[in-house]
Amino acid sequence: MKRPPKAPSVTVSDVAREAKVSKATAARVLGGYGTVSETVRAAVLEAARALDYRPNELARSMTTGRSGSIGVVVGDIENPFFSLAVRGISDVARLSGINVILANSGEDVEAEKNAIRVLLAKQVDGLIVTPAQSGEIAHLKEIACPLALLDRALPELAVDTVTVDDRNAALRATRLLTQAGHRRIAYVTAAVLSGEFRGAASKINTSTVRERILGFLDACREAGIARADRNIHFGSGRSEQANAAMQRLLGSEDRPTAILASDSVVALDLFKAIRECGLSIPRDISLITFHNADWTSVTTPPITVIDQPVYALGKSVAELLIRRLKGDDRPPERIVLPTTIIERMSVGPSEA
Amino acid sequence: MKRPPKAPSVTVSDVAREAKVSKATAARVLGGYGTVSETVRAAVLEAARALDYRPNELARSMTTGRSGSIGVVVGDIENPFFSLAVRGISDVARLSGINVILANSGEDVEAEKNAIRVLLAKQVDGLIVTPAQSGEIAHLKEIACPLALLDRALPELAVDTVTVDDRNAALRATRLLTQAGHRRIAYVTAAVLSGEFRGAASKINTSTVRERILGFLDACREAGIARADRNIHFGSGRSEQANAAMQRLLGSEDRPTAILASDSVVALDLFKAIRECGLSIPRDISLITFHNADWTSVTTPPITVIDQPVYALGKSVAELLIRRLKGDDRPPERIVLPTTIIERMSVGPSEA
DNA sequence: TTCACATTTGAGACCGGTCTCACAAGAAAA
DNA sequence: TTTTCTTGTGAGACCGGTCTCAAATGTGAA
Repeated sequence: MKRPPKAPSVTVSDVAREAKVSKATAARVLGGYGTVSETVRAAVLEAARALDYRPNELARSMTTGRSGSIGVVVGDIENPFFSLAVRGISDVARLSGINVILANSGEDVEAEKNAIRVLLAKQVDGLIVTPAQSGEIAHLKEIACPLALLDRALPELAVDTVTVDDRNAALRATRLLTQAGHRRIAYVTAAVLSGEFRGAASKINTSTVRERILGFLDACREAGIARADRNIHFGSGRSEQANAAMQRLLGSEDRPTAILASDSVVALDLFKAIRECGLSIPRDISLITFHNADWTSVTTPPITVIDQPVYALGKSVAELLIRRLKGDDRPPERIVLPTTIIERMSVGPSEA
Repeated sequence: MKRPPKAPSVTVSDVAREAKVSKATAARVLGGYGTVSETVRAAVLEAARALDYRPNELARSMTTGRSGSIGVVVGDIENPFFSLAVRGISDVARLSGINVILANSGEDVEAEKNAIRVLLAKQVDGLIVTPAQSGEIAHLKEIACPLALLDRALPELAVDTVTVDDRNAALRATRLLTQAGHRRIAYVTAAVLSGEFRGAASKINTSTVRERILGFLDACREAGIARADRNIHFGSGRSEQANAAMQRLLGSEDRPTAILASDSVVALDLFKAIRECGLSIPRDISLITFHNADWTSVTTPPITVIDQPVYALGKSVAELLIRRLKGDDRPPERIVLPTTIIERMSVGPSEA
């Protein structure tokens, strides 16, 4: 591989020579540490200006040990939920003069492990991760730098975490459906489970998924719906078999009369699938989804959503992490942000 | 500021000592360069494994001069257009083992300058930028590392650039409207202009904006529409006065009977505003927008869109940049990707 | 005038890698 | 056997900063 000529950059030594002082003194002025007399300071700054000196952040990081950047690993930047959260993170980071190195896990643990390894090798000062999978968290446990979790808590991991009140949100949303008379309610999520579910919610390690399901089941139990756990559908991401499963779900004789979707991407797919089946919302089927995505307010009918404070979620987790970077050593905090339900027109009475 | 204890990391020297070889030899094995005998290689690898050695990417970058990461400066990751493009970029980058450092300009030149300065200080190997504003590009000209432009070309800047056929796309879209009998057609964009417009499209330095407007004007001229330049509305971002301007536009006596929106965010705002005014699409007003955003296919009526290959846009620009990093020194390439128009139900005959 | 102390400066080690160069040992050629 | 070449290894400079330490200078107190 050919080495690019690499413009010989102006270094501290160059500036020192120009200003006729020692490298150490020039470094003090340029690096903003130690004490320097006013006259010398002015001379060095003048020389730096003349030479168009630009500090090499990498070299600085080498000695200081801190790189001034944090790594963010999200499931999928394409998902508006994550892009908004990332926006929150980077706004806060910028305010503290910290950069964000972004990595996509594609909700795949191996990719996540790899991303973390690379980010760590780049000496990021801290990490914000949205753990892709419930089961494997060994690689998260052995992270040496400050770590904060976004949207998904891991009970076994005592680190700063920001989530929303998933269980309660799911409970309230499901209640909206049971109160409208629905009995066959499906919960659809893109999350994949390692192994069989069989109603053992405690087996799900990813808090977001587990809490929501618990809330869903709470509401079902409240309404006296038996075996509600059978109506929970995992793995509804964007794939062939996920689509097929969705078609099967909607096409079956005893199809649900109401659906609670775990994110707006799944919900959009559901919305389209429902329409393709010739079904009507809310007449034939009611729909509620997590995340107040753009599109949910402009469909016909507009969709009732659980409005998560996504930007605030990103903002808070970044604030927590940065506080930690500054030396805060309080015990890990688990912030739970409240959600609100925005009732629109996608919930109707059960026809059954 | 308190210095975190900083776990003493395992270095090449540590591994060398453990394996009873010189630092140079250990480095050869660990760095994958030079020639080493099989026995020694095995010993070093074993020692590295035992000590759990992790390379320090920063130190490596120091000497090699390359950091293995590229900087990406976009207007707003929250905009689905950009998040999808970023997805394209990072997918390609990952394949080449390159990281992406993301920065948001918020479409503000000063923020853009700052972001570029910081990324350069971090020694990124290359930059992908979506220039925020037309006028100021001095800071782009003086960038020493490879630079590639995404979505927006700058004629004065001879660098790799990937755009879409904006002019032709706007022409075809506008034609769809003129052919439906529309005469009062508005073009609405979030871009802000430095100074007055007055029909002098050549004054607009950002290619995307200029080309689209030229295409729009072409079609209007073709249809014999006079003073079409009066119907071009700048600055329709998300702000109080932008909303007010939108209301004024839709509320006026001689409101347009058709609108071409320059991006899906603007279009969504327009869609909502139109509905709030009690107008109906396409009966009272026709709408076409750039970018086949999620929501455009699920509204009632679904929106006719100019489908840009956004993911490919990001993919291509990343490929171009990475090729350049590998030493390619062909003259800068300007790739123009074709768009297609997806006709849905938002264009109707003019009532006038 | 002399001593203690604070302030400013320079010399050089250091961070954790890469890489050049010299040299030793063994193989092939003469 | 001697010469030449190849291959593997070690010593140490280097990248561009930070930071420790000691020396030099200046200041106020004794």
